[in-house]
Amino acid sequence: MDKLQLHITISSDLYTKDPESSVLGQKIVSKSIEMIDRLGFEDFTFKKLGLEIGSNESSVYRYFDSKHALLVYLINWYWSWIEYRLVFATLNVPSVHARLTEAISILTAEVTEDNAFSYINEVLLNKIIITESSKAYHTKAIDSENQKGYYKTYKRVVQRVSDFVTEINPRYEFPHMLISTVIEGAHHQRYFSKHLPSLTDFEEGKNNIVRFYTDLVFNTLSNK
Amino acid sequence: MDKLQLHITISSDLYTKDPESSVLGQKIVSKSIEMIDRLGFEDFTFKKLGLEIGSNESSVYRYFDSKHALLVYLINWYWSWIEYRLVFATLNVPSVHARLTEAISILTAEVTEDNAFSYINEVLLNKIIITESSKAYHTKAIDSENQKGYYKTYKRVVQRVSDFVTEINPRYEFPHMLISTVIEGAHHQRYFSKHLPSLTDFEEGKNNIVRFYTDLVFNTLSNK
DNA sequence: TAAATTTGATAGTATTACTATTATATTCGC
DNA sequence: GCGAATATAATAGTAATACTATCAAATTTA
Repeated sequence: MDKLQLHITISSDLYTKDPESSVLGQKIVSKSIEMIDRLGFEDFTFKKLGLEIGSNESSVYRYFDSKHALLVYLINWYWSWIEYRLVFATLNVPSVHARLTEAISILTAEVTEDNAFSYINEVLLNKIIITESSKAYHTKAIDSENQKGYYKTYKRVVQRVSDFVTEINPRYEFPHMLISTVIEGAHHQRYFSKHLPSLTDFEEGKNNIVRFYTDLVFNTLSNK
Repeated sequence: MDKLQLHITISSDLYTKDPESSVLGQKIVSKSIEMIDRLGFEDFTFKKLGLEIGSNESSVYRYFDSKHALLVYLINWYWSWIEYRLVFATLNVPSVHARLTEAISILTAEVTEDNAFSYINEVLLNKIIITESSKAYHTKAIDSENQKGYYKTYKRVVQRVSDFVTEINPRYEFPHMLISTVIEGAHHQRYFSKHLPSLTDFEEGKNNIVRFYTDLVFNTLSNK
């Protein structure tokens, strides 16, 4: 990946003022990632954020209408980044099998390397997605927010990978269920491995989560 | 199931005063299920609950330390109920294959029938589990709460069904991941089918979610 | 350099998630 | 049936949250 030129564009419906357009905006995004990871979404507030970046609560509100809106922004940034990696990693791969393998790996592996070029720490952002993202869409406002496009990046990623599934087995009935199960499942397994390990069969360094989901998908597609 | 005699016991660590021990306690549990479903967990408060049951906020606090504690109680009640149904449905079934099929169905099917004998509406409780339960364990306090036994009922259910998996295929490496993926996955699919349908391949009346997860498990266990 | 824009500071609001205290019912043992 | 114990209700209070509104100060831009 060309680290110096990657640029992720986020739909203007997802912020009030574009955080990429100013140093303050970038500090808001950057520091909020670190703070949400550290404090958890519930204990994170714009007031505390303002304090830590030497700015003011009211200034933060000029970029994001609410902390919920900020979380939705981060989620979309994450999935845009995943989509970029997905496209890049499968671009010149002729075998669909190899493309799907690569995609599953990107969707299920832990993010361990931060791309220092950006003001966004992808390692922490991945942790936030695992721990906090379900709070964004398990909301009474889900339907109206979905209509406004809040979840389109995520849906696009699922569609892309589901297309590989259909290419491999056009008769398979449940490509979207399969891929959304893999994505959400892998996030749960990462979380469980740290906090409720008896719900997993995680073993350090054995790549079990990626292996489990890769096998699951290919067994399902080849069998029967 | 014998509707008149089923009684579910909840560990006394999960409440301050046993809500089963009084009419007020039962009203608290009963009404909170209805209100959490209706308002969502965020907008549900003990004050509103007190109003609707003609009681007082301070009285509710005598039963549960916090609304988080109440949610954890409901989750444990749900998994105890599922465990009961699981045990009952597989008790005299000699074939492991049939036992696992039955278990997957109990874990992934929608709950549509309320057992009128109880003050707990299982249909609504199932909806709460689907929509709100991830908020209970995606918390900074997860580790200390896990130590206190807050999630043991859920873990026991996963263990029980994982045991069927191991009985069928003792060499299979990931029985716990498989079952926790099925449980969490099915809940996601139910939620997505109503709110983000492009992430699923749900079709009304075709039992796709149960079929999908049943096939997933048996393909995985039979193959290779 | 003046005008426009951005940011900061302060204040204020309704609500939340509780705790504490006291009064009033209700239940229980005798 | 009465007094004591217990359960519930009512009220008040607190610190924090998730904002909104206003205005002044700083910075950028034309």
